Amino acid sequence: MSSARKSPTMADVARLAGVSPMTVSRAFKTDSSVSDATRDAILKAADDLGYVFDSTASSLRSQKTDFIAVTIPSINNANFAETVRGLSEGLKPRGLQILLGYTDYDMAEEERLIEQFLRRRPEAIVVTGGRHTPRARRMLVNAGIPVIETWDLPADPIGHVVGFSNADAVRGMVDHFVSRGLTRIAFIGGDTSRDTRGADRRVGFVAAMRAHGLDATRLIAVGAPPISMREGAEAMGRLVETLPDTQAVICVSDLSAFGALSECQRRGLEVPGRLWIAGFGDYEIAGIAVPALTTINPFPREIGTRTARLILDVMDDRQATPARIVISPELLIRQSTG
Amino acid sequence: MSSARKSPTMADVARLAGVSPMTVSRAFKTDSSVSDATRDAILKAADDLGYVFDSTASSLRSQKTDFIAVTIPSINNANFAETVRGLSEGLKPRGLQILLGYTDYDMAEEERLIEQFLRRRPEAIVVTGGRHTPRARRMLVNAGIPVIETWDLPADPIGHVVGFSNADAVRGMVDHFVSRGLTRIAFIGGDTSRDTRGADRRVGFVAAMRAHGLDATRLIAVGAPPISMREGAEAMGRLVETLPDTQAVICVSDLSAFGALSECQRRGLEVPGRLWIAGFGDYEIAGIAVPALTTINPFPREIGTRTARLILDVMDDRQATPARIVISPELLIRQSTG
DNA sequence: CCAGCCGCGGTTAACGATAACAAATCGGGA
DNA sequence: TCCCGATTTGTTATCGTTAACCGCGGCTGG
Repeated sequence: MSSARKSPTMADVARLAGVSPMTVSRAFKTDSSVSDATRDAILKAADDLGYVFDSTASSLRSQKTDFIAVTIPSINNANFAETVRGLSEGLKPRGLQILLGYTDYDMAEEERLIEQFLRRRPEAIVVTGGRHTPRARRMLVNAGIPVIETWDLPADPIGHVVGFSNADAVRGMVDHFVSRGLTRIAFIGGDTSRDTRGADRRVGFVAAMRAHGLDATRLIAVGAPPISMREGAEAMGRLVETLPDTQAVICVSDLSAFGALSECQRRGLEVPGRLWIAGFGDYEIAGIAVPALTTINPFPREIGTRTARLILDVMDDRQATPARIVISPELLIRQSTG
Repeated sequence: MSSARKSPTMADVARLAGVSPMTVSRAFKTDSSVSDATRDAILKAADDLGYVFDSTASSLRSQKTDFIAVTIPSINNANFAETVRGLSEGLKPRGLQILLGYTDYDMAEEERLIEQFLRRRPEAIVVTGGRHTPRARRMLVNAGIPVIETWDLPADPIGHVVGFSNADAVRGMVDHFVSRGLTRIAFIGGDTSRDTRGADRRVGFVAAMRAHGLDATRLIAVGAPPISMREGAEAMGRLVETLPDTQAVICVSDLSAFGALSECQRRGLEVPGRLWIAGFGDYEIAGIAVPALTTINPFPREIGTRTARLILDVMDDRQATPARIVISPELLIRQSTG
């Protein structure tokens, strides 16, 4: 497949180009001072040898890895993917590379990932959510690099925050339903608190219902978060069987909401005629489903771009104190609710 | 946020524990020979100091980074995400970490990513698809590490292959439709060849139609790949207006197929009564949609797990020659087609 | 009773780049 | 012509870990 002899180093390139290794090093940096003739000769020599720059050695000596560590709950989620895209886009121009890991909504796994990542000496670390194991939190506090918690507004943040209130967002949706005259409203979500954002949404639902003096016990919990379309369908089945007079359902995500909608279609229950359904996240399916699903857009991409900008600001000393950037989710009323 | 003094090294831990740095190094490896008492003392000292292992230095000296580089076309795609999950799961037990990048279906971006990744000296590199820029291909050939092309069966592979024939898979679907008596079949896909797998699927469609002596010109191309639900809907609108006698539609993915289905619902066209619709990929939505969508499962997770196993086999010298692992996609007939 | 081996730990140098400092070269104005 | 500052290039030492090798003591088996 290729020659097995070990790959050439800057010293080899330097020898061939007739310069010192330091000059080769300079030729590979865009800013430094090397004459055009020398640089051309060096790049030619490097090309002839098939030289590939060694970032590991560079990182060790310069104490700069150009890594930004990022942990998300799931790699298979369009919203978190959008945040990563926003991050990536904002960091790429500076040559920063994302070290991405997913936790499967498991704090122990998050702890493992954070430890593994910190060993790579990233320039900053971005985590999803504000709840961590005590050891994970300690590691982040002591990491000596910028820490950004996202997708949440932790009461006691570690460092920077770029997020929104999941509870408030759902509260806004409940308020809207109540203002339209509904009272028997249910919530569909997962059955554990693994997904802390999902749990916060339920908390927001319960608080809002109570604030209106309404029954906040129509809670359907099904499966381990993140709950899927299938589980949304299952939950809807259970709901119409146990609480058939329910007027509206708020689902923890658009995916479960679509599952719920599909179950209604299978059972011949008209949406929104017989029942309203709303989701969370403004996934593409929410806009395409028939009827289109009412949902909440938390601007996941903006979370990423704002986080990226924040990281650059901190690295360039434009931001010294911990930032708290609050995103305002948008309630999108569509055909599935009235 | 934390003390700014520079972080402790193995030398500091060694001093505190009263041993040599080499012994500290050994204490951090699971296999090496250190007495339990010494190891405990070292780990205690490390903990007291807040020592964090430096993988960068370790990588440089040992010439082992424990990185596996992986490029996928899109991070926002459940199928590629599944492949990454399979990979990750298979590599984690060995302490291998994935360096993930996405190309946005752009070969120039893939080249940029590959170059950036190779500088990090990964133990192996996994790429999606078999088409690359000449320079990217050259870099991979000369990288001196295992190269695995996935999700495709390149005619002239660089190294190892774990994939399937996109063309053959679609051919199987066309054969099924024809066997059920349909003749006027259309294909919905993107309008460029950026998505080489999508292009291969269209090739398979055309070849199969011609093999049956049928009209293979009902091709709707809409938008830049990967085409979304919205674009699937748009394509379907165009199809029913220009070729209203079409009996069945094969879409390049389940997402566009669902978009097409939703457009039929909006227009009051019965599926499958008036028109059959099929997709590709067996995304969750295909099974949940009403009617459920006929599709093809290419076993994306298995592509990941098989690739991971292959990498371990090569690293352990159990596999010397380039492997060609062929996955057999499964045709899933559902309600959307008869 | 001693050769040989094993378990455990130390010493030295090196991985490949670059920070920090020093020196050589060049061009232009006094 | 000469000197000064800017530009270009070289020298030395180092980032933090570990490969390779060596030494010491204790135990085992012939």
